[in-house]
Amino acid sequence: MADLPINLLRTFVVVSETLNLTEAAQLLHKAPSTVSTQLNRLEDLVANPLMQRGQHGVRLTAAGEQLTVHARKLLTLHDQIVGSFQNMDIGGKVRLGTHDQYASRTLAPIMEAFILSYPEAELEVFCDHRPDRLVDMLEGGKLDIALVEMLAGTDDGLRLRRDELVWVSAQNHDVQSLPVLPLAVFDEGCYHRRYACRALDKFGIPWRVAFTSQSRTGVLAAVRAGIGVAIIPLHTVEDDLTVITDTLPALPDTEVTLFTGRNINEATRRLEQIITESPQFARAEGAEEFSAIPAFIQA
Amino acid sequence: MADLPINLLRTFVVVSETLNLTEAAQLLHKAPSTVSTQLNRLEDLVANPLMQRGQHGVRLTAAGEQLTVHARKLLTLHDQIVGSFQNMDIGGKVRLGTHDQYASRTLAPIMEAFILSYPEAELEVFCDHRPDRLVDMLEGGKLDIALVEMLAGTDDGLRLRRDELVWVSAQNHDVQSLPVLPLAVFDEGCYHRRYACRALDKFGIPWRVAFTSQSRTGVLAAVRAGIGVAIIPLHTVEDDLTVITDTLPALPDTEVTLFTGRNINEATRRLEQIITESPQFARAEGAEEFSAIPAFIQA
DNA sequence: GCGGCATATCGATAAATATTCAACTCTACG
DNA sequence: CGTAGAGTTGAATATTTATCGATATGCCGC
Repeated sequence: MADLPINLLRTFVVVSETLNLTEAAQLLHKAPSTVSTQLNRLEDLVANPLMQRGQHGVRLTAAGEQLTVHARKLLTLHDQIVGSFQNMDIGGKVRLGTHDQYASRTLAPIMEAFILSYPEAELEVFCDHRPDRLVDMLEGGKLDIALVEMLAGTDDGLRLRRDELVWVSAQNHDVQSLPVLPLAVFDEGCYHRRYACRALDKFGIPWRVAFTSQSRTGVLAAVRAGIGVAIIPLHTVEDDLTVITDTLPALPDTEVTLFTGRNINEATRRLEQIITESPQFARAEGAEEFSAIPAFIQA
Repeated sequence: MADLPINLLRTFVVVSETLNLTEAAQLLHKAPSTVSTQLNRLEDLVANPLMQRGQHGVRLTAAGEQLTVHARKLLTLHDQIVGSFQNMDIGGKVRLGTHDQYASRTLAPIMEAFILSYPEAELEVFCDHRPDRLVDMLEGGKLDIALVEMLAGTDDGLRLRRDELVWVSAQNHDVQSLPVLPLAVFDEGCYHRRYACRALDKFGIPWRVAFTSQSRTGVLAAVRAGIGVAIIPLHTVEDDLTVITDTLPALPDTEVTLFTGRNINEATRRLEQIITESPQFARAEGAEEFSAIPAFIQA
């Protein structure tokens, strides 16, 4: 059981991206023969063919596909470890405000990457479901950076992702048959709620607020228990919930927007960078910006 | 930004375990000077001191502590990748039966490790909350291996972990004040339920079944929504639930037991091995068996 | 068939690494 | 004040590695 040198894996991953040794060699600033040799050595080490080499590029074998996936993870982790030592000088508090909708899922890997890469920084997270509140805190200097969900159309901040708002219910919950639509919503300041009620009124659908909570967990628990229907962004729908279409009015789009405070420290700037560059929040416009080349080859 | 060779990290991790170069050298089958040199090189690479060396062993610096944590993760992943290539000959179906209680949390990393290490094996998971059902399926040849939760005291199978059953409620749910205790339980065949009802009767506490479901997710959603209290093993309690003590009768212990079928294939044997050796299910008896030396140094 | 294009192989060189043994330096402790 | 224990350093060696340029070798399209 021999070690797989990091640089061989790096070469392999780049080749698996380009499927072309010559091109990969250029990206890596190596001669094509070097790439070929390293690839052979890697194949020797794992005692399995990784790619079928033809004259016009190469094709991954099944084992090769497997390896790219895992090698990428390994390289990311490795480079984060290395990076963390280079970022030892970047410290200080970073106060992040966000909706718990994102804190629990989308933001988790981002926060993980941040604390790994900047071990000297202290990340603090405040959750609030009211966008105004978060922006106020930011302007009042109580937050350094805020990831806010707001209705599409606002101009301030950096728009990260547009998303559809949808109605959701528990899987076996037949809401059509109810005379009055029960809503599970956030308890105040939630703009979903205002729009939803207005839209329902316009459609002539009777409704009542059956459940309120300050947290997404609470709202969703109510939905799962069949207490009512809720409104959440399409991307945050979880497996065991059902999206209701057609029978309820359409909802406006929502946008995830990143606000940053005025006098932010370097650590905050780095978090901002990680968020904006993360695949979860990669900007929709300019899909070409998604380089086929992962960050870790630039070393 | 240079690569960190795997073997240097391996040496470093072993030293961080022993805190003693000479001892580490023996474990690694190397000369002490080799260990010393490698350690120096690693420190050069990361441009940070990793350990304070004294005459009587060494002590980790803060940066060193950081590194051990991440290096261990890196090594585990690396060794799983390497292992996956050595296990290419181990294929075939593995049918695992378990309670969804374990499938969703405890078992997740185990299943992940398994499919990574044995890419040619096909894992199938069946969830059922009735222990008898799982054992029946195993004996009927419909499962290869089953992780079953049952009352303490049964003799068959391999007992992995003993756990306490506890009552749980939502955080702000004042169950004491209710005249009749509402229960959220599995819908049938659940032995928790039988014991719970008997115990409540003996205590003279009135109760009713307020919610039934076939899945843990369903039961817990009901608890979170304040519909009732449920019974779950202590180790599976999630953050947003409250354990009720004192005011409700004590419950019997439960045991996680591993059953294996008669004619199991090699892949199943390997899964069995991963489960029994996983820290989550490490046997309580014989704590000395926890070697201070992680698996990856035996290479 | 003949340039391109892509990969493979060979030969060669400079550099880095692993590894050991032996000698050296502390420190703590009789 | 010596000595044992623990870590370091240095010299020496065999091995491996990175890397390139030049030279094959094989397919594609023309």
